[in-house]
Amino acid sequence: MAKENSLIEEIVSLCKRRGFVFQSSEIYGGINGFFDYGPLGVELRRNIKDAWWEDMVRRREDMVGLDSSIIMNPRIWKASGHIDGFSDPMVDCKESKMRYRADQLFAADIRVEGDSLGWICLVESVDMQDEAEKKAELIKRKAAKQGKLEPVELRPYDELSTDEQKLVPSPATGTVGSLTEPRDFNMMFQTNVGALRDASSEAYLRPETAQGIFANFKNIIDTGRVKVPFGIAQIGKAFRNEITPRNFIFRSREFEQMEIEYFIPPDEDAWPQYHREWIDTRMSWFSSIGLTADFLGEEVHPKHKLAHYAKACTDITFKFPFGEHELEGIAARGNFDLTQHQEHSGKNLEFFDEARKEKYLPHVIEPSLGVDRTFLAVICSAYQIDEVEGEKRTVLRFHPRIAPIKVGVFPLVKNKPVLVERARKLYHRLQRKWNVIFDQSGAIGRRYRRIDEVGVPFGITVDFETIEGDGSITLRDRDTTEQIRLSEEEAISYLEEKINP
RNA sequence: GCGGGCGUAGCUCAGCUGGUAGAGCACCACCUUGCCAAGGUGGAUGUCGAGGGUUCGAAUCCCUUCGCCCGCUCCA
Repeated sequence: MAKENSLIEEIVSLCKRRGFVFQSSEIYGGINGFFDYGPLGVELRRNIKDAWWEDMVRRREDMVGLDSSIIMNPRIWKASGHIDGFSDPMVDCKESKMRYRADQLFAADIRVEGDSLGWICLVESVDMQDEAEKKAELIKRKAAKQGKLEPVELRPYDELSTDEQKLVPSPATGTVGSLTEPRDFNMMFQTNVGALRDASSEAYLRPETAQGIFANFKNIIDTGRVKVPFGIAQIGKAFRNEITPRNFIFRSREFEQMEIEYFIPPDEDAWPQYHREWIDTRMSWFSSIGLTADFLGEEVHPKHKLAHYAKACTDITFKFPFGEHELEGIAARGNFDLTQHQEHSGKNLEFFDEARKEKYLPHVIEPSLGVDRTFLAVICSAYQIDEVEGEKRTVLRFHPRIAPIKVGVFPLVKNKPVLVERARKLYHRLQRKWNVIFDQSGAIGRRYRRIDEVGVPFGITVDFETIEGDGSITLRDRDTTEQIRLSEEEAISYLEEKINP
């Protein structure tokens, strides 16, 4: 465990040192759950997204793209269930560490002829009134109080005044004052649209990109010349006000998703096959961008844990240094979302299937992936410490396709202008194709190590043979550290093949 | 949110019986260097996480706050 902890710390440290990931607002003391991506991070992130878009959208016939807005009509979140599902004020018992929904906690002041004997509190249930009255009797007897018990009037905890709440005992321990004030745990960030800050202007930052796809379903089937089965893909930021952001960029409050809603015929037996296909498609994609196969896993959600509308959900997991966690969720959601939006919007969202000559609401398979989680998994897969000629070396073995920098170009030594000029010329030439760097400072071995640590897959060195001999350069491989001599043209087509498979 | 640990240079950390900051690595410039972290010379770097208090004097003691890590809790 200690060893594993230090691994993630090493990775976090490397991410900062080499400009992959910074804590957001660092000079102001930071802000929990937000991150900034530095010069190398932004390249890596972009390459991951580009690879996904290329493979999932452009190279398929059955996919189209979308980029919907982050703030949408709040009725979308009503329809999707996000407002009702996540807006409950919660109350903690400081003593028992139990957490309750404030509207499910009921309390009453027990009074005998005007004198208060203290409050009781219980969790909502069908027979709570009986229970409350029994408790009241008990309290009266204990207090040895004479007189008539006033009717026990149970009220929800969140409707009590702050002063009253302070008198309420914890339902778990009976201790007065151990309950906290109700706190809102809605995970959606709220904002206001327009100048007025009243209820009518309330809006939310989207907690997922998926609803933007469902909300545009009608637009796309009306204009996109699509036929079921087909998918709509979207990459974009989403925001969740997580109670506890943890594990570096794994769970943050602002994150980016790559989501697909793949619409399929509504037949009851149709979805398992599509679901399986998508799991396989996604799994092999992860391998193709260089995630370590041994770290990848599948986790099937047990039936009783599924949301009521979901038919199945399989997570693709990754063994991070802090444990095995979800990278991507692939859910079979039936037609729940389209049904909801059809009802709430009052618009017909049915698709007319020419082949079947019928209208229906398609069902959907939803592969939903986090960009930042993938980013972290890529780095965890790539991070290695090995030995080169007895020296320890830190190396990021990124797949050439997603490596932030593809090639380092070096003059063998920097005090020979012809070498430097020739190398710089090649650098400018390669720059038109890829993100490459030029480095002339320090011994050549030191420069190789520098690029190893930021995962540059190839190094090209211009040496005396380039100038005086046949013009060939040496191409050095990051992973094997082996070098081969190639002409410039050969080198470029070699790189082409490796970088753009 | 609760409990525990921790915030000093880009990184790793030392200094913490109060006397106004240091090492190694990294970085920059120049010299040297004919292929895997060579060497030399010079250089930049911190309001010691932030705010407040105690004190003649605080990185060091006290309080508050922010952030990070671990556990619990919560959780599409």
